[in-house]
Amino acid sequence: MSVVELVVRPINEDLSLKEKIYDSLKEAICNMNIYAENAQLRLDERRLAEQLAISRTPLREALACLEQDGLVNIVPRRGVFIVRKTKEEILEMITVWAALESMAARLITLHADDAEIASLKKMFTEFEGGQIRAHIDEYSETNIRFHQAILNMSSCKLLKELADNLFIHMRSIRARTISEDDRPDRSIIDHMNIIHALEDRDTELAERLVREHSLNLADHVNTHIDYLD
Amino acid sequence: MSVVELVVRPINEDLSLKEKIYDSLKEAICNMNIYAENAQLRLDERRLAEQLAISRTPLREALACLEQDGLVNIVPRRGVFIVRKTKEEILEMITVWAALESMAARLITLHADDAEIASLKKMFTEFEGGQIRAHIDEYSETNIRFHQAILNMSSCKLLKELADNLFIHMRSIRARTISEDDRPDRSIIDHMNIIHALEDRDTELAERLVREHSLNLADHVNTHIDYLD
DNA sequence: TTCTGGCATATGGTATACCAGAGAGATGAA
DNA sequence: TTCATCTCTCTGGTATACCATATGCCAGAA
Repeated sequence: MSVVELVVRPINEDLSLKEKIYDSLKEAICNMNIYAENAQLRLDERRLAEQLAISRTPLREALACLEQDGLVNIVPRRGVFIVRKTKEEILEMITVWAALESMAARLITLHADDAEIASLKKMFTEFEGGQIRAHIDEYSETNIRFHQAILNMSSCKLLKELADNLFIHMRSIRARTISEDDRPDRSIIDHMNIIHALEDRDTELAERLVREHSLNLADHVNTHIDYLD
Repeated sequence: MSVVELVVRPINEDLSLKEKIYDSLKEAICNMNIYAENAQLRLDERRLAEQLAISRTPLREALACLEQDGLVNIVPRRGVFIVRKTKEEILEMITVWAALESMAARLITLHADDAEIASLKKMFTEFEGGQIRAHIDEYSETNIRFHQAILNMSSCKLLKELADNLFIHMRSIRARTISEDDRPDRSIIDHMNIIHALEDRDTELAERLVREHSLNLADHVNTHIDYLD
């Protein structure tokens, strides 16, 4: 059967400059180490506009959105600055994260299907047998993917969305803390326990384990991190 | 002692037009019933700018922020529209709300002092003895203040902030549901139980009661509300 | 009468010009 | 030499003009 109809794909040129710039800046900010000593935290509207070869108007709209996200701080007649979160703010973010992810775990035990839950297990098979420290970067990535999988599996888009926003700020912290102490070993044990609770559909246990796992990170940050502030 | 110095209140003129407009529009949107049949959901940039006696630029920046919040939807070359949340989105918001507020309750049992917790009790004294239905509007306000007090008392600014954002969307729903069924009676019983759990510093119970109270609202919305969509 | 194509218009998107306040460096007096 | 003040410049804030496209109306043809 031949195609008798002209089929064109509905080209999506919809993205306005504002949105493109917003995405681009957000990614750039997330990928830079904003806690480095020599980090360049100031953004120059005019210079940026020139680099991007656009006018200041859409750029300013994008910056206004980023300010809304808490990623930058716009000070009238002073400049636009990338925000460094304080230790207290990071701790609050981890607390909220714990609230969100533990609710996600709860929802999974109630609504997810077995196949999905089983897929979590596969993520860690390659690290069995104490290979964690040897592949710490890889493990760190898997770790992140695990938490994102939990949020996704909850089927609550809002939970995922809010957690992703928090995650932006926590990414650099997480990468630094993962290799300290006995955290990687404890981490994988925690994850396995969480998976078992999910498999057993033990709502209360799954919720508690996820919450405690996150709050452990908060404790760790609280006692060991001092490059904030 | 006489005042020898001209004292003027420091009146923060710091707020840029963008911010003033943002606040003003946000309030306006929250106070209108966006689910009414005849609700005017479209915003006209030029007309608004004229009404506010400002140019379109700061107005557009404010609108961009509102879009970030999910309060309006900007469609290129079509217009700016106030967003009507779907039932599913409302349910997700209540779920997230439950996660946030139950975490707040947990924190209260761990860190708040007795005096604060006692102050919660006073809010409801005037309603004792079945006076609820006679003063339903008043009770509705108290109800809202109760939940905000819980979030405040957690001392976690981020929890409060995120919950407030969700609350904007839920305000009109809550006002409508409060008087249906036996909800007001149940509500006050729930609240009293929550307060007792907080007083007893029973972390797990307080968390559970708060979560279930919110999720009950979700159930109610799910089964009884059909003016959404 | 109905359908098609063009045109007027309204709307959001973008560029640009100008404004006002903050800071740094220059400058002059003590 | 030091300190106060002045000015110049740099920065974000605002206003306005222009651009491109979605929509609806209307004329003309079938």
